[in-house]
Amino acid sequence: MNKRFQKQLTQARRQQIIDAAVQVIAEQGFQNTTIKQIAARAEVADGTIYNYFKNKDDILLAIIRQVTEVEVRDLHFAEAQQMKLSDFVHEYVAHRMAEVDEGYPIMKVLIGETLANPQLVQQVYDEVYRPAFGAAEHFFQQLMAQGQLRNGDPALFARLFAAPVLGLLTLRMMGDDHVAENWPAYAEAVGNGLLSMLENKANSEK
Amino acid sequence: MNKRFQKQLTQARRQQIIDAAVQVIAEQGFQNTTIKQIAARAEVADGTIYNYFKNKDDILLAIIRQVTEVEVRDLHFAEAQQMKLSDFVHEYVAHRMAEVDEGYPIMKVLIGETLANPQLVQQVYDEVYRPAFGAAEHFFQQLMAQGQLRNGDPALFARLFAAPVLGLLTLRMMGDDHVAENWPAYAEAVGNGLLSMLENKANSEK
Amino acid sequence: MNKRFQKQLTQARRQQIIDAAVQVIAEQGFQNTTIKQIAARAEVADGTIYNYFKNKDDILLAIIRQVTEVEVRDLHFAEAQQMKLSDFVHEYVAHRMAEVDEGYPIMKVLIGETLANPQLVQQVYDEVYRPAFGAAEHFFQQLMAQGQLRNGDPALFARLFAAPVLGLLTLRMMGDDHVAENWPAYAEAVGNGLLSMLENKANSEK
Amino acid sequence: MNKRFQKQLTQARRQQIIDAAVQVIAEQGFQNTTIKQIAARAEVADGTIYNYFKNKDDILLAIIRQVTEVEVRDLHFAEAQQMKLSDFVHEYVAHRMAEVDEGYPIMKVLIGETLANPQLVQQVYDEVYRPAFGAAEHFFQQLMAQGQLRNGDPALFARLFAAPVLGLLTLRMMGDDHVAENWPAYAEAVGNGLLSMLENKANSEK
DNA sequence: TATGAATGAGAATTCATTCAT
DNA sequence: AATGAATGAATTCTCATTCAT
Repeated sequence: MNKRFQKQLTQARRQQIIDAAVQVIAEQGFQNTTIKQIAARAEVADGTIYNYFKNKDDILLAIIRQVTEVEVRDLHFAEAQQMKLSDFVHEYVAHRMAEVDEGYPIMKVLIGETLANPQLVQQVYDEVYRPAFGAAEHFFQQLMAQGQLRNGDPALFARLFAAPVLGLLTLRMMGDDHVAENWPAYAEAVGNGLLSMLENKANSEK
Repeated sequence: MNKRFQKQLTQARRQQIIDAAVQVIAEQGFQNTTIKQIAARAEVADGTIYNYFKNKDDILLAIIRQVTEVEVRDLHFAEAQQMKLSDFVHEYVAHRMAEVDEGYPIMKVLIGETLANPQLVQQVYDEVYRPAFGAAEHFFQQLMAQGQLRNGDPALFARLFAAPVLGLLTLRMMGDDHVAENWPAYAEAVGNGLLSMLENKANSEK
Repeated sequence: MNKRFQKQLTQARRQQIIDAAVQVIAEQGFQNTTIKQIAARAEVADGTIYNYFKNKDDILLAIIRQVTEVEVRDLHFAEAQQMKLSDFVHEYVAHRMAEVDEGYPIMKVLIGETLANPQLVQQVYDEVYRPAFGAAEHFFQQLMAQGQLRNGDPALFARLFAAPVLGLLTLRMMGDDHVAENWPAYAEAVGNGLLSMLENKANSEK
Repeated sequence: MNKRFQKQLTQARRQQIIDAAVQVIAEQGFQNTTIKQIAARAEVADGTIYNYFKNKDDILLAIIRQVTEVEVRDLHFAEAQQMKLSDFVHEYVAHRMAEVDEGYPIMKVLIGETLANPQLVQQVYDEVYRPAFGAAEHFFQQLMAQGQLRNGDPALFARLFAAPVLGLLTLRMMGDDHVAENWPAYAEAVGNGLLSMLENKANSEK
């Protein structure tokens, strides 16, 4: 049987279209990108797109899901590795930075498109942010139990943790040169700020 | 001469259209809003819009400029009032919170639309963020000169200051209930974090 | 005020589009007719169509409504004129024949489209046939009260009355030459059949 | 040689596709039915359809031909059985009734699709109605020769005979509840009407 | 023969913008 | 200046048909 092979081919073609879409959408934004352009970049016919995606929005969702997977996987990885808080902070900030610079220029569009599209917000939040925060909260609870993190609401910590990075990313995405050019300084400042805010002082003083 | 009067009339009509556009765009997003809808809300004919704005994008820019003016004006006000750093932090966070809740639901759309539209980013950054950061930097230099702010790069401080608030706002806009429902706790935590990061310890220790 | 004038212009333009649509649809069927073709025949731009009709189906409904109006109006006219049954039968058959030959080649498409389109059937029946049968039943009740029509269910009579004409029209529409070429003979046969079936024998025997 | 066997297989597969098509088309109408749906129902691949039918329209024609065959076969059967006119009328009306209720919901679509599609009318009339009327005329001539049917144009009789049934069927197909719910009454009325119109009075009086 | 992924022409519909009045 | 009907380019999506395997 070559059903498995078929499935691989299908997956490959799907990924080929997603990759093309990421490129074009990152360049022009989602709404300004036409199916024709995505198809051209993927080197398939327009109609072929619709053999793999229900409609244009479905492509956006597929991209979002792909980005999310990485995000949540990272958090689970950190948890599984029993990472120290300080190491995790360092890792997390560095990783997100890399995404913007190289890996995921698409993120700018995803965040923007989501905010701009009231009908999309709920769906994206549910599929991306909720699971990510859920994983983060779980990880923070573990750290709290270990005494690494000061006691408090893990949900609040998770969001306080994400906020400055998200904010800096946003500024970065908007083309703020100062943030871009001095990222190490920002990363350090934010990392220190987060650590001083979240660390269990009692513990660290010992 | 009634040229002055004419100009006032023109300004009033222009503002009438902007106000209508803000309403409709805040409800539906920019791309989903038609000129027809804006014209209907403003109670003018479709064609009339084009006597006051070059095209649809021009309306968005006008809105953005208007919002910015307020932002920059606030910063200048803080500077003119010789506000203390701690008061300013409190004011700033409270103010941005109010914007999301009541005053400027349009901000969500503006941020989103901007990020989603790569061609718009540069323009908006130059017209909105650059002047705002410029004013903030100026204000921070003043505070530094007064010894309220620890010595350092005022540009970096300005962005570090804006980042967590911008991040929390983004989460808020995406419908994160925890942020929305515990805003005072977030405001306090962020405020404290910013103060401990920016305050001139030497000064405060005296 | 020229509001009235405006309204007339709008009505005229709407009718112009309907007329064009009737022509093209009668030639090709509804599903095979494109908006582009209708627009071209009406000598307007494609988009103009949508200033007067919500969508393509809406054009079909407008046509159907127009045809119906005539039908129901005829029935009310017959009733108002206190027509004799035999005169009415003659008039009715002759009239419907004329419709097929000259006035309403569109009817063929309307009937066909309706039957072929399960979603359209209910709507068309409600808007066209129900009122027509309602008027017919009312007229027949009047005739019954006058003793011209034998006693019975007026609803049944109305449908028995319409059936052979509708059937012959269908054959005619399908291009049956014998029906087309011998219409007078058919008309007489059907008329006699209907009269012998519906007439109050007691009355006519007197 | 297994050529005969091959041919049987081919025929069976063809019929399998026709049966599937009848089901799906009866449910949704012809134009709303896709080759994909027919293929899925027939449990074959899309492309396979094209080994048995030239194109989509060809499937419709095949269905029409099949229905016709039954029709004409019935007429020949009646002729062969030397049916009495009154029995035939009864049989015919009952049979057509059953078709609508249970056996051939596809007929509604066929009639509708045909009328809606001017290019199809000629072909269908030639393939379906002409042979059917031919057979009917032949049968009626036989009845005439036997003195059961009054003298006259058998072509006219054939169509006069079909018209009211066709008309009632059309009303029934359009969802007329009164016709549907009182079918026996209609059947009897139409039967009686037809008999009184066609019977050889001289003969029956004897 | 059977498959079903790929194709791409073609359709309905939208809407920013124009321009005659 | 104001109007709003007309425009038509542009877009998403469908689906009959083909063809390499």
